[in-house]
Amino acid sequence: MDTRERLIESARELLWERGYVGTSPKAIQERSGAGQGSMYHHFHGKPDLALAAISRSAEELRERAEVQFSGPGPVVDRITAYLRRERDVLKGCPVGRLTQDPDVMSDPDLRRPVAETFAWLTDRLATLLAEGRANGELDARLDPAATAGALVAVLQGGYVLARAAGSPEAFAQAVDGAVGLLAGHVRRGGE
Amino acid sequence: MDTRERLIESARELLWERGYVGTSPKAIQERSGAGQGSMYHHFHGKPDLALAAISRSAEELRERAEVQFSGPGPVVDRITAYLRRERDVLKGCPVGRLTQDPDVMSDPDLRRPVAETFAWLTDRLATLLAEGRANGELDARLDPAATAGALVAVLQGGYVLARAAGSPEAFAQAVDGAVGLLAGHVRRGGE
DNA sequence: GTCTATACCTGGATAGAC
DNA sequence: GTCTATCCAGGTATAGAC
Repeated sequence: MDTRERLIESARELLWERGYVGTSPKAIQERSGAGQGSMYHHFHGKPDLALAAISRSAEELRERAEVQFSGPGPVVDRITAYLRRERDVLKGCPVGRLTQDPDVMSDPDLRRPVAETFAWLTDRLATLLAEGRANGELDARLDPAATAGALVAVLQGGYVLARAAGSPEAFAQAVDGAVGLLAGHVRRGGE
Repeated sequence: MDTRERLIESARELLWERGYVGTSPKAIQERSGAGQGSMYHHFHGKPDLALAAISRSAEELRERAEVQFSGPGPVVDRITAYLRRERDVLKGCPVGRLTQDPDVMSDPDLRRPVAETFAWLTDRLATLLAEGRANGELDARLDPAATAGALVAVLQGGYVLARAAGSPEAFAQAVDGAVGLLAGHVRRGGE
């Protein structure tokens, strides 16, 4: 991995752990093993490097989600698999945590990947839910867009609860609750 | 409002807007109109003042929630009223946002009010759901604790989605989804 | 209780040598 | 491409006068 790459990866980790305000160029340099001049050679400054790091985190989130979404089986199973997928729960969501950072949200460039990620995720889930409704897996009364929003919110909120409790268990419980609520709308064998 | 009080209120606002790392003693002093010496007379330092501010935000959250929880009517209506209560959506949750702050979570004193608030909230909702199940309002298959976790998570995650989208609409949609999912488990007239 | 002065460290960046 | 020197603002706190 070359220097530029190590800078991006280190920035990604620090942004995840400490957010934008809590991450200093010096900290990024130390973690990556790059010097001062090296960082400013590859990037114009903190916002520029942060943009590269955030974009990559956003991209990765989408790729990982798509693995579950486009898998085999009934849509309800795919959605459940996505919800229950293994996660670094106590670290939180690398993209979602950025919404709490005023310096990220007030910069249109830094904000865009965050906004696009959640727009895509909610939309993708809504499409799957609509599909499930169309093929009879799901109750016709379920609103795909609203339900998708609720599911994404459960994950994001689950991270908050787990971090507050200091235990991944709180996340798992919230997901269990969501799966349980969804189960009431699943049609079994021509109901 | 005396100086001490103004310091706490200013710290509360700034913690809400910018988090712990993003809030400097100087900024608190400027917003409150108190001088340097004045702040250090009333509080030992930033963590001490933050503890007073966080404790108050936690207390207020509980009081406001309890208004809906202990109101009149069926428990499902009370829970729905709580979920749909008017909120400063784009500002986010003053307590939940602190879970993203490593300096808060690594300090046991600052962390305690955050942990206690969500433990209380989830527990309170679970009690209400159990009550609804016992009196026949809700499907007996619903797990009160897990469902409570999901509902609290929807709110916390709803804030994240709304901030990402830059619009309160995303929060409303997630809540709609949760209410819709819950509706499938409500028993109507001896079902 | 509140003020000003002072101290020391870190944040974020530029300049120019190698 | 990378290094070191340097810069100025801001963060956080203490000391002592009023």
